[in-house]
Formats: sequence, C-alpha cells, structure tokens
Amino acid sequence: MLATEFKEAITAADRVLVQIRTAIVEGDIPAGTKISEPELARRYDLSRAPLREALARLERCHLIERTPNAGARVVKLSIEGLRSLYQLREELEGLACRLAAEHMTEQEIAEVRALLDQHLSTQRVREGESYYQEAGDVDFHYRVILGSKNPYLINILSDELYFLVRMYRVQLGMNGPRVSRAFDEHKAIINAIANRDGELADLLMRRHIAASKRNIEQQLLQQGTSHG
Amino acid sequence: MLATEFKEAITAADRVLVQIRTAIVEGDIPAGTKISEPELARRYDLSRAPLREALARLERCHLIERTPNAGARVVKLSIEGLRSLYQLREELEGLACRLAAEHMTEQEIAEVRALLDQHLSTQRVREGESYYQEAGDVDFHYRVILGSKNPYLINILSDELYFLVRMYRVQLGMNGPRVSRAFDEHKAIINAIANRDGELADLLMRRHIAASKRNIEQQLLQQGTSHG
DNA sequence: AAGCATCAGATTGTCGACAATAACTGGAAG
DNA sequence: CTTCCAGTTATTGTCGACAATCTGATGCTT
Repeated sequence: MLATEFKEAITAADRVLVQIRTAIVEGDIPAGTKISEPELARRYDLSRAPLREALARLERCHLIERTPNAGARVVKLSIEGLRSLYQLREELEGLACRLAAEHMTEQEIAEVRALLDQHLSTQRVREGESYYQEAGDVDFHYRVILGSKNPYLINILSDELYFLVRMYRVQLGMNGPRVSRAFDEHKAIINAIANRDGELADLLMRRHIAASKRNIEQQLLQQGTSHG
Repeated sequence: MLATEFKEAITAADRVLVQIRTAIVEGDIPAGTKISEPELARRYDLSRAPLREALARLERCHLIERTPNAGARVVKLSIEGLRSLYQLREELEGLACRLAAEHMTEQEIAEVRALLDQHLSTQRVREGESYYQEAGDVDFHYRVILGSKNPYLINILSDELYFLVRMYRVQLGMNGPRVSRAFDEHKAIINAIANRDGELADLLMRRHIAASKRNIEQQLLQQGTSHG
C-alpha cells in the first residue's frame, strides 16, 4: 500500500505480510486473537519460514505481541494504548510538519494541494463512506511525513506506528462532523507549510491529531461502558 | 544488556542477536561490511533460521540494511545520518523528560540520583576510560526514558534508536571536556524532573543531546576531511 | 574496443521434518 | 470439592536441503 514496500523484489513473506496486516487492521482477525502459525500457514498456503518473517514484522509495527515459546496474539485496543500512541503521534507528526515546512519543494506542496482537491470532490460523490475519508487522510499525513525528509522519522511513523493508528481508526471509526472538518484542517496545515511557517503547521497538526484522538476515545469509552 | 530483553525464555536467536549487535556497535564488524548468512552461521555455530531472525531485528534497529534477494550490509555512519538520528533523539527524549517529570515516582528519582553519584565516584577512579562514561550515560538516559511510562516511546528509543546512537558514540568517541560536563547536565535534568518542571527538563535534555551531537559531528568531519 | 548476452558460482528465500518447550487434560491427594 | 502433580498433546524453535534469484566472469557482436 505504501511506497516503501515496493523496494525491488516481492517475496512470499512480503505478500503474506500485507494480507495478514490488512486482516488485522480491518478486524477480519479480531483483536486479542491467538496467532497459530500452522493454521495461518495452511490458510495462506505457504511454509512457516516466510510466515515467521511476516510475524516478526507485524511485531515491529505493534500489531501482534510475541512471547518466546508461547506464541503471538493480536494486540488489543485500549484507551491507555490509544493515549500513548497518539501522544507520540502528536509529537512526531508535529516535528514532521516543522521539517516539511523547511524541506518540501514547491512541487511537492502543489501535489498535496491537488490531492486535497481530489479528496474534496470524491468526498462529495461518496458522502458517508468513511473508508475513503480514512484512505485520504492517511495519504495526506503520509505526504507530510515524507516531506520531512528524515528517514528515521519516516520509518517510525509510516512503517511502524501508522498501521496501529489505522487499526484504531478503522475498527472504532470516524463519525459525523469530524469527517468534513478534517479536510479544512488539512488545508490549513498545508497552507502553513507552503508559507514556510513550521511553528503554525506544528500547532495545527497537533490539534488535528488531538481532535482525532478525542473522537476515537469517545467511541472506545461508549463501547467499554456498554459492555461492562 | 537492557531489561526489555529478559522477557522469559532466552532463545538461540536472542543470544546471537546480542553477540552480532555488540560486534556491530563496537566496530568488530566494520561499518559497511557485507553480511554473509552462511559465514555468520558457521562463525556463531547455529543454523540460518535463528540467524535470520536476529538479522530481522538488527534491521529493525537500523544497524543493518537488507535488500531482498541481495543480502544485508552493516549501516555506514554519515553526517546526514547522525543529524537525522539526533534530530529525532532531541524530540523524543525531550518528550520523555516532560512525561518523566509527570510520571516518575519519588523512589525512581532517588534511584537515578544514586546512580549519578555512583557514576561520579567511578569516574574519579577510572578517569579517561570513556567506555564507563558511555555506559553510565546510556544508563541515565535509559532510566529517564523508562520514567516516561509510555511503552511506544520506550520501545522506539531504547530498542530501536539507542543501539545506533551507541554505535556513533562508541566508534567516534567522546572526547575531552565533554565527559565531565555530561555529569553536571545529567544532574540538572534529574533536578528539573524532581521539581516536576517538565518544560525545563525538556530544554536541558535537548541541549544535552545537541552538545553530544556537535561533539560527534566534529569527529566525523575531521575523520572525513583527513581521508579525502 | 565497448557494450550486451550468456553462463557459472554463490547467496538468499522457501520447504518439510525434528527437537525443545509450553499449554491442557486427567487423576490423585488433602 | 479443591488443589497439585504428571502425562499427553500441540505449538514454537531449530535444522539441513532444495529452489529461485542475484553477482560476476566470459565470450560474442557491433
């Protein structure tokens, strides 16, 4: 899905990684499920060697938790986990904004603006389908992150943290007025970057992420209280 | 070395990971070296399966770079790499300080202070031996990072970024007046945390890290100019 | 002579089987 | 009836071998 995955050669471990990762993020493999290596190997029709390679990378992006000799479980979504994750996200994407304001080329900025216009039109067409919003949002953030030009920051955000972020968002959903507001916030952020105002872009991005967090937090609280 | 490694069971992959990682950090396997799986398997007397598991984790902490079907190389130390890495470090350890000022218990703070006193005494005894300073510094930063109580932040800093940080520091060295100053800076940081002044602790930590960066940067520049 | 295609060698990716460890069931003792 | 212990089963960790791919050298063509 992300550009960093298309290095040169695609291996079986890469393919099954994408499949399982998508299944976890979308909830097809529910949170908290015990991972059985033989079962998954049969299911995806390959040996355990590439499967274990894939599991190692899933652990890397915090989608599963392994304990030696005991196996792996799909991570559980929790309010503390969400807070810790978004605390980091605010800080790192804020930094990404400051660096993007410094390093993004005019062409890259123009491309992001074109992307936003495109999102706006598709949003009009497919109103209510939150999945497209989700994809669009991820794409916007991804562009800004790349714009930071810091390889370690890019790696941490887009390869390690973002799949878990998407898991929270996909499984707990974006609702109501939040969807339309996000576009305006994206616009404001890219404007600040275009003006080379890193401080402002940082601030706006932090608020944008904080708002998103509150939204998911409420869903989690409602879900939690209704169950217990 | 770090507490996060002693989970429950120690496997062969864990052991060889620690061995190879130490060899890379200390420079026994020089930067830029091509990694040969069969050779390392013979050298450490095990099969390629656990070795590959170890290599996957080394890639995770940026000590090696793999390209599919082509093999792995030990990472090269560069001035751009150092800057990108320390840019992140400043931000993340600054955050860690703010969180530590909020979450560390009085007892944890007292332990860090005891640790610093101990470092001071051992420094007097073993003056000049920069390795002990190195270990002590890592230990101090590690305590503060743990004090943040944010599991994702802890994981990124101590499991992913810190071995590369250590590689820069061990191979390019800490020299002269920097060593003794570091202790004072550590003292000031833990004092700010003890006063629950997260802002100040953040600022002091950023300066501390920036100073460390400049030190290594100079070494790299001298080394670079003397060669070409 | 330079550039490209082809082939040999080595390396990585994948497979199935074995060994070591952990989880589960059943039974016995308190 | 509960708790602890042992045997059984299933799972993970490791191994050696095979297949697919890349690297480098050789020879041919232009």
